[in-house]
Amino acid sequence: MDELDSALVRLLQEDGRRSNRDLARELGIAPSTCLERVRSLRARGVLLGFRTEVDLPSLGRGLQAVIAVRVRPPSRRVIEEFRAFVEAMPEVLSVFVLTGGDDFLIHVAVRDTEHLHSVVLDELTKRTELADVRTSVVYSHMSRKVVAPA
Amino acid sequence: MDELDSALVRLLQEDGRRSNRDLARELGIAPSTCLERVRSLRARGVLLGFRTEVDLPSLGRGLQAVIAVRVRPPSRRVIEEFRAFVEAMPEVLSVFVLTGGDDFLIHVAVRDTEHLHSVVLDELTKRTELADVRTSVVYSHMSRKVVAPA
DNA sequence: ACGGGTCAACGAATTATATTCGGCCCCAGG
DNA sequence: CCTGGGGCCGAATATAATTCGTTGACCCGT
Repeated sequence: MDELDSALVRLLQEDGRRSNRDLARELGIAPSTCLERVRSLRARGVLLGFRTEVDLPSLGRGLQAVIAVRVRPPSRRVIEEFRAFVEAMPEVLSVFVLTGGDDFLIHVAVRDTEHLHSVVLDELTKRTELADVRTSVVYSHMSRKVVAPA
Repeated sequence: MDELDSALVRLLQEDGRRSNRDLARELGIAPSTCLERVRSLRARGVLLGFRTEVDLPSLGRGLQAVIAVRVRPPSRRVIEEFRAFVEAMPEVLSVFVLTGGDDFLIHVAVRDTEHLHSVVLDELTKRTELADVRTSVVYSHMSRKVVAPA
């Protein structure tokens, strides 16, 4: 992880489709060198994959919410089963398994408030291990790039 | 948004670098057609961009946490200023602005518990508008693809 | 039913990019 | 001082992206 790797990680986070030539030009190195660097980063597991970011409203999922959940008992088995259940729900964007007050944070994208209501009341509350649910609507959500060291 | 667009959205979420030829072959259409479809999805704002997913432990940020924050007073001005402050912190991965019990959820990636402690106690608590903080360590975190309709 | 117009898709030709590979340079170890 | 390894380079080659003229399907008005 020298400053070249670090710069590549930064540039690729901004635009994962930037051409190898482009990257090489910006960094002042040969395309072949750049290619080898990127390959190495992938092989070392630093770069995990290339994802495409989609516009949720365009897909009819313009409302986001975060659902905090506690399960009972908070045993490994119960937590794993609940997690698997939640991850299979199509409305779910991501799931955090936490220490502390809540066991889960579930980030969902839904069509509208009715849809949200249905997800919480029809889907989640099916689960008997569910002890507590608090739903918060997301006003705005932003993501930052990760700055690579060295 | 016909089923071709939908399939493209799905495939590109899985691998944003999949070659146009590859996509076309899988969908049974000509490369030129596929290219035009992807361009259209970008132009219509359905596809927002191509990001590279990085491995946080590889970058020395192996510990994740979610920090729930309330600010006082919860006015637009206070919330906007706090948000701008938080988004500028390098440890921050994403910020949710919420309705309900908490005003913010801050997802951070840090080196270790000491680093986390420092972020919360040295950085966040600098802010006088901060009324309440609850930190939860993330055991695991998973993201799902968005399924496109039609 | 017919004719015209529009639009998306096609595929060959062109342009641009990725990838390979032999050689060179620098540095560390002997 | 000699030597080996590693990283980088750039020309050559393979693959892919992109353009564009053409074609056929569909829709609409007559």
